[in-house]
Amino acid sequence: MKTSISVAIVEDKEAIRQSLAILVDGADGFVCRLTFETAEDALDQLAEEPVDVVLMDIDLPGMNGIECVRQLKPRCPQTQFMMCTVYDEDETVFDALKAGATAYILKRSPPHKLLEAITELHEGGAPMSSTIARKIAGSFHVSPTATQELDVLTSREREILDRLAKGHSHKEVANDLFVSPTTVRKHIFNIYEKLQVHSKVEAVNKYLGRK
Amino acid sequence: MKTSISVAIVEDKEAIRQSLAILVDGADGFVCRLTFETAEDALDQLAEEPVDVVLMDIDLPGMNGIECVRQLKPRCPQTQFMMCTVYDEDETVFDALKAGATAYILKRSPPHKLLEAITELHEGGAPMSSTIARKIAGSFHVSPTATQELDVLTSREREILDRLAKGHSHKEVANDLFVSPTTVRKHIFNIYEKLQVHSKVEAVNKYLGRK
DNA sequence: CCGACAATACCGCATTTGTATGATTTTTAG
DNA sequence: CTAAAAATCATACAAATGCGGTATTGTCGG
Repeated sequence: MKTSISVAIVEDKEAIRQSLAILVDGADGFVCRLTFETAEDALDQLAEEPVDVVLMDIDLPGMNGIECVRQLKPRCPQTQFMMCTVYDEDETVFDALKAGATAYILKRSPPHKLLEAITELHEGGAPMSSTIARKIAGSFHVSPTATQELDVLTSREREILDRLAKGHSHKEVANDLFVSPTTVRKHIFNIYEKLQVHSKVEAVNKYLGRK
Repeated sequence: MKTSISVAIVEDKEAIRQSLAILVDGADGFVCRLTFETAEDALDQLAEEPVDVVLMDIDLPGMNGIECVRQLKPRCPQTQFMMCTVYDEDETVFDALKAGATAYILKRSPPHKLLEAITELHEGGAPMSSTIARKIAGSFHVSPTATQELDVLTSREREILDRLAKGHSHKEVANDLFVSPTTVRKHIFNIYEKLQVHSKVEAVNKYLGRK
């Protein structure tokens, strides 16, 4: 038989923490190893005794769950973090993902869904509610006007813009491409006109699709 | 009773196209409205007769499925696009998402999974295979060193850096924050020292966590 | 062949920016 | 309270940049 998935729970509300622990520990193939009331407590111990999966509440007194993940993830990279929240609208999803969380589910998920999610997370997936998933997928969407704008650039101009994006100066680009600095400046000037911007940072932002 | 989910299929291989069509059309609550052999054909008609969900093969002769989505999505924004592929390793996922696709599944998925995915997509989700989901979640992950570097900045410095990231000049930032331009320059200089960079673009790149 | 466009290059000017030094005032932390 | 850190401002200079005009060469489609 396979070894159980070891789980830790970080949740300030006594009742929820208890019921989560009982749910996980009672299910076949899972074992609830540790529970914590605060992020600070979790930080101390989880680094010492890593588990497979951590269920992390976001709204915690003191340090919040996202910050906790940010600090814990580098110290136990093999542990997977699942954020648990009551909101599914929030921008916090992205912060959580940046911090190193891999899953993001709603507290109101039915018990069997929660267990499924833990399993999926442990097996290499990234379970999240459908609205969250949609939000994430949508965040990649590049507005057609953005890519269209780049289409007006010539390949040479794109080449130069790409180097500007890396933080190179006129001179460096010129040396890189074996052309005169004035040529590069002319190109950049043309790029600005086409993209309707007036500085490197603005041009690079458009190029990289940042707003 | 609810109206069925209308589906279109874009797939060059006859056999696959047929069996997909039969699967979808045969299932309760789905109707396969259109099928296409090439991206070009789909482009012509789908703009006229939008459907709820399009199953889009990526490897197509001529225009590929991603480019097809890119052109089609702006013209029928209410339509959801589900990419179908044999690979799940590829970087093409990100291109597909950027182009406007919302789901990304493997061709080898069992029939009932496919129908489930169509339903989920239509109801506001973003179904994708677990390895894909993991890859996407991971793409958000900011390396701890990157955030650590930003930690050495004071809140004022971050405030200024944030405005530089938007393409503002020294003067604009100064006006924004009601301080003298020389102060802003001093701050920027300090930022450069702390981040070990020598230009706006480099600083902004570090700030926004891209190399 | 011709016109449009891309790539190359130069000159020049005003402004912005990067760097350096120094100083004063607030805020913060021990 | 006191020392350290942060925020403020000034002055100065050289380099980089943004903006404008002009010109030559090569390529490509009509």
